[in-house]
Amino acid sequence: MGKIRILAVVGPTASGKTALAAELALRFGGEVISADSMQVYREMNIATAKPSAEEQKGVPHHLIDYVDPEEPYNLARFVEDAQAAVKMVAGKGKVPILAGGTGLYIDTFLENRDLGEAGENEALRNELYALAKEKGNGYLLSLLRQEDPETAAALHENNLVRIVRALEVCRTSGMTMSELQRRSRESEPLYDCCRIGINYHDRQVLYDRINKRVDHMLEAGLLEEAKAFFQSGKKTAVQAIGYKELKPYLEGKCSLDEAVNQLKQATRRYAKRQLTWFRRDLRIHWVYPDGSGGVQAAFNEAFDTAAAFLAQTET
RNA sequence: GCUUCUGUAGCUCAGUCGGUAGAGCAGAGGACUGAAAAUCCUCGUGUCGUUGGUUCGAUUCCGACCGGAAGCA
Repeated sequence: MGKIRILAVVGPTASGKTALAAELALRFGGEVISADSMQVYREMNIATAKPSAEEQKGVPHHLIDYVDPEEPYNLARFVEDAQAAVKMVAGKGKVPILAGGTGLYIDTFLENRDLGEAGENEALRNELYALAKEKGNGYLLSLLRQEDPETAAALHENNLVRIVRALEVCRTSGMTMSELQRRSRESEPLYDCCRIGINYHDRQVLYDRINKRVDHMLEAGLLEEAKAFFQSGKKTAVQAIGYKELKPYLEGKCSLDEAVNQLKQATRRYAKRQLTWFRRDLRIHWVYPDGSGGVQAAFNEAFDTAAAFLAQTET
């Protein structure tokens, strides 16, 4: 019995992943499993560019719109849910198509990394942050150096989030972050995956798409969505790009124009970070919608790649 | 038309008492293992508006010209 074969569509925001994933699903009889840390949330529809019914093209989409914004969501939850979704889709004889831009989620899931027993500990985090504020970041890093020198050596003292997490791992699981990571690399992937990435030869083309998409979001009522988001005092999903950038405008602290420019810039920077993440993965087959044949040629290349992968005989 | 100010990195500007220049922003590259749309690191050569002059040497001083701004007529 060979491994389940799945397709993965990755790339920066606004690159066209949603459309490609749906087309692949239609062509190969698949269902889409979203790998997006923000589209999981209900109510956050416009800002997260959640695929509309029309964009879904009748293809079932999983792991979208199923978590309350008040609820925390994290890597472990995603891995668990994605596992179940893949099994369910494959069980129906359909091809699971993982599509999204959250690189950490995608890699952890596809590599089948063992996350260990180091869950989140809110109280400990607060304590550590307080300690950092009192004695400085360097102090916290020196604590980590005593408990996990390997991880400490790789972290900059300004990266408090990571330092705190590494200490949290040490103190809640009894295992260091470096040990945990080493162990997690030993596990075999559960699935056989073909990775297709969308990128643009000309970065500006992608940025233009981002800018335009933000304009469309505003036309679609992003401001109203942002207002509702703040009014209900939701705290969990505040990291989403789209609300926090508009907040200064909603509070009368800047013009709409300035806020929108901030929002576009934040989105562009996010896309750049995503590219940095995905580019190092040499297994990804990249297609370029701004190449000579346009979007159609890029999609055709993706179809060919997927077809060849799915047609492979068991080895 | 006259007077004053101004023209330096994609943008806003600093600076060189004459020895070819540096900040912020924008942008680029990178890291990333239970917050990841988050978090963090690194990166600054450009005809110093054009053209003459003075000088060993001018982006810097002087003149002219061409932009821009303000004021006076």
